[in-house]
Amino acid sequence: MPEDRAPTRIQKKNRAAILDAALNVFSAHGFRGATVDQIAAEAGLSKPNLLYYFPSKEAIHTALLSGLLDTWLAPLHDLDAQGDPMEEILAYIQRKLEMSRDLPRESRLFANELVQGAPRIHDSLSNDLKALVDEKTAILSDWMDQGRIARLHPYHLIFSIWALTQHYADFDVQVRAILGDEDPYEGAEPFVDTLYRKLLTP
Amino acid sequence: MPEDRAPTRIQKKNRAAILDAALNVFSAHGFRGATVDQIAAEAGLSKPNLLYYFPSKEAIHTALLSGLLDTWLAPLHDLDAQGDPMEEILAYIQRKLEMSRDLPRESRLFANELVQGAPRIHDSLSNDLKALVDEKTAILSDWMDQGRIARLHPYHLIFSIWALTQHYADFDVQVRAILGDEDPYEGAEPFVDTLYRKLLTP
DNA sequence: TCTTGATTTGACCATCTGGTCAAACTCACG
DNA sequence: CGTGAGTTTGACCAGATGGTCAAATCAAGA
Repeated sequence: MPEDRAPTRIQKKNRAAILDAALNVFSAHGFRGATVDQIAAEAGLSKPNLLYYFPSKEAIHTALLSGLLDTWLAPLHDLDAQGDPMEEILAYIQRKLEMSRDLPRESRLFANELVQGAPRIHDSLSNDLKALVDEKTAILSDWMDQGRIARLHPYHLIFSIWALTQHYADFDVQVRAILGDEDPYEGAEPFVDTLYRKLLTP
Repeated sequence: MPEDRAPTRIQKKNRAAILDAALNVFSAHGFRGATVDQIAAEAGLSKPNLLYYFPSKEAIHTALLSGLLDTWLAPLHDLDAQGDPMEEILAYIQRKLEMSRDLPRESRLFANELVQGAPRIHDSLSNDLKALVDEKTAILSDWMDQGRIARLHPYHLIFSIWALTQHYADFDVQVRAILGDEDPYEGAEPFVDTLYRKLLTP
């Protein structure tokens, strides 16, 4: 496939269909558990046709992960040092919870990768992710120094937010097995709000 | 292999070696990502020899999961209605955190299974797990009714404990990518302790 | 319309993988 | 020892899977 020319109408459509199908399949079965045939079928293409757009299974996976990393980190990016600390953090948590609800496939894609040792995104973690987290924990530390929120280990505060919010997407089956018909997010939202309000109040 | 007779010395040794090797491999690569050859090699056996002890890859996985489920739920089982609420809950959290630290392979084994929709343990979730959680949330609700701990959604309280504690085992790579040399559990322990103390104080 | 590059496909291949089997070997016990 | 049950293995198989390729089909601009 010509890489240098501007993408044609068909290229755009098929590339998008492949990535969407791949997101379905990779997030549900992990990298190894996904098959190219399955992705191709879900995208409405034959396997050789799919491999006309991406050189390999690995390439699809990589394209997905790097394409979604920004989306995934956007909520933290928006945490604003100028805003009110409690409002900023609660809004961040709110956004993360919404992402869990609205983009569960993305959450599980990353979860699959991380739980297996992140063989394909190890670098992004130690570089991009670490840099962003360092930047934002510095803000949290400032707020703590100023006595505007309770003093806590800022890294673990971030971890707790990730753990709590992504749990609902990543372990959805377990949550639903226990809650039955109840909508997980209806209870989760006030719960995490209360939790962090209590935790962060100095 | 003779199933009915009492297991010989060799059977005990090899079955144990296989299950240990399988725990390594399944927890690191998921069911589909694990190969029988890999498990056999790690157990120090040839593939046909391994299949002399377990009829199939699936059987090893099932044996592992059901054998470990009790271990995994033991900390919650120990939550005692007669004890002091705050102490009981904090002790439960402590036990869960220790399990994350000491049995990360087991945590990741379950995480792998859950994130992919728990195709092989769906029943255990809706039966055993749900029953246990229902029993223990009833205790939590009583404590809340008596005003001994803050009123919260009891299911989400449990979820939050699972999420927070298992996060350190399941997403170990991510945690370490951010913390660098710092021991995750050194910071995690006081953090979760503070968190739940603040959250549960009425 | 015609041409050329873009797109699609059927047939094919090499490798991996779960699993089988008969034959060989080893161990415990009378 | 000897013997029968328990254990191990090399050779093998069928199906799945990632990937290739030449040929056929299609789309759009000149």
